[in-house]
Amino acid sequence: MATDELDDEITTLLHQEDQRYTKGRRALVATLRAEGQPVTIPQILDASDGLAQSSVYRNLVVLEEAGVVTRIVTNDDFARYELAEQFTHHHHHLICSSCGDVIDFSLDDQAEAGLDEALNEIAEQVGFTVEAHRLDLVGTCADCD
Amino acid sequence: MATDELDDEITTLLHQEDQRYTKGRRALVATLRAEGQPVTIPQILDASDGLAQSSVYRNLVVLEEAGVVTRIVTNDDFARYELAEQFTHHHHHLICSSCGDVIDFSLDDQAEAGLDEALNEIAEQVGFTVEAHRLDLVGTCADCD
DNA sequence: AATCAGAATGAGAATTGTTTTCAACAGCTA
DNA sequence: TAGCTGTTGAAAACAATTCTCATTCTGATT
Ligand SMILES: [Zn+2]
Ligand SMILES: [Zn+2]
Ligand SMILES: [Zn+2]
Ligand SMILES: [Zn+2]
Repeated sequence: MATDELDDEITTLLHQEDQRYTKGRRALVATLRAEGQPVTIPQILDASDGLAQSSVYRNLVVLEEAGVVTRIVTNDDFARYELAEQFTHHHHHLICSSCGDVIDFSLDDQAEAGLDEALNEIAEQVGFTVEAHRLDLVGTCADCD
Repeated sequence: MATDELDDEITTLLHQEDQRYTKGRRALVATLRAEGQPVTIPQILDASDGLAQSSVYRNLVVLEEAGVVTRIVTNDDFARYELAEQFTHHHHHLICSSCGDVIDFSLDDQAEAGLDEALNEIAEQVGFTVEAHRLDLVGTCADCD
């Protein structure tokens, strides 16, 4: 997605929450976009120099509420963030139980469709309204083996 | 699984880690077993009266390291615990984004097998050693709708 | 351009789930 | 019983995250 188009959509999403797309928030989005993989807050603070820690935490909450970014929680100490699937593509996570790193991956369309079907059936049975599914592969990454 | 058999296996697992199966740890296992669903530490402290908070936290770590219990982490404030799949059965989680409650569910064997196949293929491609997969359905539970 | 009201920021303090400390205790062995 | 080692409980420490508040920015209005 082009930067201009992305910024337009994010502006719209934020305005729906009566929030502005400020310089600090743009810097956050730029960092997440540049990384292309889930990053921790310390990584964000290191990468984008000049951002205050309190503002980063606060703005990630705002961006998450607006649906711009997704918070990923693992057993690691730090939460991780990445751009929401709406701006990337539907995908899942490899979580390394040794180093804590999180890597995106995708299932092929057939496997994804089969999964969705099975999950919708379950949800219907128990009266659960589905917002999303999360699928993580936990193990050891190539670097840690 | 019978209580005696369960206790024997847990004793073995703990002894492998040079840990004892003490009264407090037995109380924790009994509580998790009685609940049959993932519970938070506050819920455990309420349910099993007399356990010290520090011991509960500490013993849950010990039990997790021994493979007796599983820690479930969500966006909620508290971690949740349940008996490890070895003592129950392989399953997944419905996570209510409104009340934070976590409910177990299972896929049918065919869907589970198809998923495993797709995941193993992915893992092999990127040199990832799989320990487990985690599949959560995020949405709104029947009570919160 | 100047003004003003509301929103956002930054530095640090406060909060809070969790971990650690340490003195007292329990279980085991000889 | 005495001694050794792992466990417990109460409270302190810890750390990721959230909150406070004085200052700065934004953008609409005059
Ligand atoms: Zn991702
Ligand atoms: Zn998927
Ligand atoms: Zn479960
Ligand atoms: Zn499964």
